Amino acid sequence: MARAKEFDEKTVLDKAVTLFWHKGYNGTSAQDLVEGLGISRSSMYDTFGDKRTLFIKALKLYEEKNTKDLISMADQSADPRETIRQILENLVKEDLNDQLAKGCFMVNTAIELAPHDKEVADIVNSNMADVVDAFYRTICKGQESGQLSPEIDAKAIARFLYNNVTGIRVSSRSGKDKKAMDDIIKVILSVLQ
Amino acid sequence: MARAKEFDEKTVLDKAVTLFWHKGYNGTSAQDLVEGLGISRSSMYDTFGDKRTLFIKALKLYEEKNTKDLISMADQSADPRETIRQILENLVKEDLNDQLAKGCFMVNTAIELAPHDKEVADIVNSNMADVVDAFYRTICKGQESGQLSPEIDAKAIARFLYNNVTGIRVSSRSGKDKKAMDDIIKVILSVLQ
DNA sequence: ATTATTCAGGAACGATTATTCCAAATTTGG
DNA sequence: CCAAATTTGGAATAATCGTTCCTGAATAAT
Repeated sequence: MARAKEFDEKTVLDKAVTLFWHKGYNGTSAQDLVEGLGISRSSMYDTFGDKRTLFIKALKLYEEKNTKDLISMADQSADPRETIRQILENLVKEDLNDQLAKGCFMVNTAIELAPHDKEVADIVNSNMADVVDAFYRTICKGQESGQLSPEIDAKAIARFLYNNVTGIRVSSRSGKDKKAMDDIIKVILSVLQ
Repeated sequence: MARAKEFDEKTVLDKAVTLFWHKGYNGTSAQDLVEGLGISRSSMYDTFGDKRTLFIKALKLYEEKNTKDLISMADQSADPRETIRQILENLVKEDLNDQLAKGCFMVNTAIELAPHDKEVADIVNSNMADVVDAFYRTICKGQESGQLSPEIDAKAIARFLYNNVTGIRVSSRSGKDKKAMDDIIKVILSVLQ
């Protein structure tokens, strides 16, 4: 039979996520990938196909990891308002700690590729829908438990929260201002009464 | 003496804005520019310098036009809450009408270049500061006239508004959903009491 | 030992990148 | 008419782009 694969696909794909996340699709060359993934050019093309295919696989892996994390944080909420605060503060903390200012891979991709690549746009939009749904469930739970007013429009607030997450993620690409982020979170949470 | 310039620099630069705005820096090739600007390669390099210099000139022109428009809208406010509504609804209307889904040139650039180009990041950040200041003045005016509560943190709300503008501009790159945008605006305005 | 598969490394591909340069044509004011 | 400046179009550059292919070594199961 044959020689076994020496590298772990998922591990290598993780490196691809970081590369594309940091520099974007057009900003990451095939040469960057070869050097960054730590495998040979031939292995790369054999294993992952062309650059666009690799990018989409990386984007889906990011979705599976990072978005699912955020969603499970939202879903295991006892106190919905506190959960939203934690999610937002966690976001800001990540952004402040990230020396590369990578922001959010989904947001970056929405900006760079979504208008020019329908398959990519579909991934971005389904990601958005999943996050909005998670926020929606959290709000509804808060309303059922009486922690949040039954008057508020749960779906509208879920969309509003997603909108602010996006905004925060954009800010983190151009600079770090913890005070500004704390201000923003304070106002966002004021809506959850 | 000499032959006069046949094309208007500002007019050509306007076309450069549209090109870079739509496809980004890396997505717009020198060939795209030659074809899109309608002048020859030689004239382009003679007049605007290299690609990066042209990009920065285009970005500054966008700032001068689009951002100044938004700021003057904010500053001529009799009713601050109504002014903010108009600004946000105008944003959404522009996004829905734009078949190219260009979003915001500043936001697009924040994502694509700001982490890798300090000069560009400075432009993006000063643009942000200007918009936040304009929102801040609007809020303060509303507090002075008694339309807005003196309790609210004007600076925090200004930052919050900017954050939401950014979020809306990202959404417009990956799809159009008027209902979602209306929901978001409704919640944003609920903060301005 | 043979056969099949995967690895790395690099050569090679044609296409495209950004940029420079040149020649010819055009326009302007002196 | 002359001289200066600016136009265009295209040729030319060197570099990089994404991708394919080849070689030779390594590894594994039959």
